[in-house]
Amino acid sequence: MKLFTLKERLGLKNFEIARILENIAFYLEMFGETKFRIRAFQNAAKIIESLPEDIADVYRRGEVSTIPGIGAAIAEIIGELVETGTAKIYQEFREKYPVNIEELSAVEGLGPKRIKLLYEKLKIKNLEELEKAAREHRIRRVKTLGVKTEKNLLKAVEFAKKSKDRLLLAYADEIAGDLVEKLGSLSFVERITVAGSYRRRKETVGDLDILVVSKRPEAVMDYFTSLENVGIVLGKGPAKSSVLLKDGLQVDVRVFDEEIYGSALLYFTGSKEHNVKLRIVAMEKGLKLSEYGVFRDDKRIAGRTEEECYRALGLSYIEPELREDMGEVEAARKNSLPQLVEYSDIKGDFHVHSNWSDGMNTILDLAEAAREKNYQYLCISDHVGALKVAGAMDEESLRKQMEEIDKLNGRLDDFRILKGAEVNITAEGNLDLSVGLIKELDVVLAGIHSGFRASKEAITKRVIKAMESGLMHILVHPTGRIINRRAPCEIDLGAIMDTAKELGIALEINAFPDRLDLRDVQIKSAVDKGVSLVLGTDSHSCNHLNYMRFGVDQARRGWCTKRGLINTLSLSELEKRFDI
DNA sequence: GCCGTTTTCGGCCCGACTGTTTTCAGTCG
Repeated sequence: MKLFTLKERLGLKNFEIARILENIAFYLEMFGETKFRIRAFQNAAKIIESLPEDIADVYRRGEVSTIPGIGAAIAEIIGELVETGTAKIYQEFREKYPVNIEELSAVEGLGPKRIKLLYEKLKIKNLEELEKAAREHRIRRVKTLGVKTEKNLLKAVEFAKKSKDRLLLAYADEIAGDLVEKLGSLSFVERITVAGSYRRRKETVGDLDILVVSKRPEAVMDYFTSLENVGIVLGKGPAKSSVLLKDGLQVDVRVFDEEIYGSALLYFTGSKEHNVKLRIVAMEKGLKLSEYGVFRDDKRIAGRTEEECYRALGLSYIEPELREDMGEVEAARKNSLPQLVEYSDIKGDFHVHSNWSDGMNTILDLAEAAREKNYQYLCISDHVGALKVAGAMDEESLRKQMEEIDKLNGRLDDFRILKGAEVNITAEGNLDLSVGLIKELDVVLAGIHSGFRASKEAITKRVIKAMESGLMHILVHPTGRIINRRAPCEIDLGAIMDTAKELGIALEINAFPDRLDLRDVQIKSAVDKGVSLVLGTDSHSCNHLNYMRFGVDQARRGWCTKRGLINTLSLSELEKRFDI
């Protein structure tokens, strides 16, 4: 018996529609379309992805084609996607070339032309078949490819394989938010929390574990397993149900009694290593810990809340972000856990691109969006120099931009737009901007944007040379990694951190969801060394400013306190510190 | 495919790097 008729449907999210548009662009590229038509689709994907509201809502108002960058043709495709979940043009492409684009294009060195070539010559459709062909030395025999290419592809496959199963936290956040809203709105759901690595705010998640308190578990499960975006129901019972969503993400829902919700949360939040450590602590005290509570003999002495469980074990409360067995249990025993930075401590963003380079919004738009977040300052850091692909400005437009910022600052009360720039560190370790101009900037961000495959010694030397120029304040995306796409470059972070500390240079925690660079353990080591850190969203639109949350999550995972993070300085403190 | 104070055609961001086909295509950012 079905208990509900689902009125509210979980349609495609913006990022999913954006992904399909990107895939269409990819197919167009395979078939040698003009780069302008391709770019139109890519551009549309980018716009949808950073749209502040659901594209489905825009569609229902009939306003999709009024969005700048989206014309009649793409608006129609978006309409199809909203209505049916797919589009004719996309289906036709997929029938003609049934290749797993997302899987194959995630392999470094594989683009549209080679994917087409490999399908036509070797019928390679996915990662597995690619790996097999490479191991059997069939790729080197394809004309235009060779031994070296085959070897590089094999190496890239290894990396792609490791990362293909985990979803970026930012995407998981949207899906989880939706599920929590739907399930949480049921009258008989008393409490709901997403546990697991999601709750620990890990940069990627493998699945979602949702914990619910309800007196009507069957009704919860009926509703959950019949949601529109459920693909396969893997299992369904009153205590636990498990599904695969249509996009492949596994979601488990478990229902518990209120009395043991805390211990269940503790158990299912993990990490496994943290839990093992806790059970050892329990044993030492003659207690037993499980998802059903903390027990002395057979009597439950804690379980309703996590705080109660930790207290029973003689520990202070440990924030989920710290539960990785990196010393947090020992610190909790000594009551010496760090007071982690909070999102509300953040007073500004340092890494923001405007439409002066490759960003989508004006400086004023961005400043207003930042003020709405109660920020006191915003550093505009557009690309400059030779990085022409990223719409880098020449020195003349940088000068003009600085004048524009002066003008805007004259109009803004209690808020300051900082004059920054994202300067490229050249292969020789120089900053790609004239010294005179660099000195006029309030904040100089610098980082490497090419040559990631050079040796560890070379890259480290190059970056340290740039740092020693005395001209830069912040080293951006220090390892250059892109989650699920590009491995971090080889760089001696220990040496970089020592130099940063000595010269008072801050290391960025890039908060863009697929960068999160530095990563958690690296942040912790910077915190231990007393190196200054700074959060930058790498925003390319107003909406991206929201990525600050993920940066704060990451900082917290790295044991970062308010004191260690430059973004927590007030405007006046910041002006003093940067002497601006 | 999108856009328009040069407005319904004709322009739209491109340089570096790599490996291979030795003169350039494909990929990346």
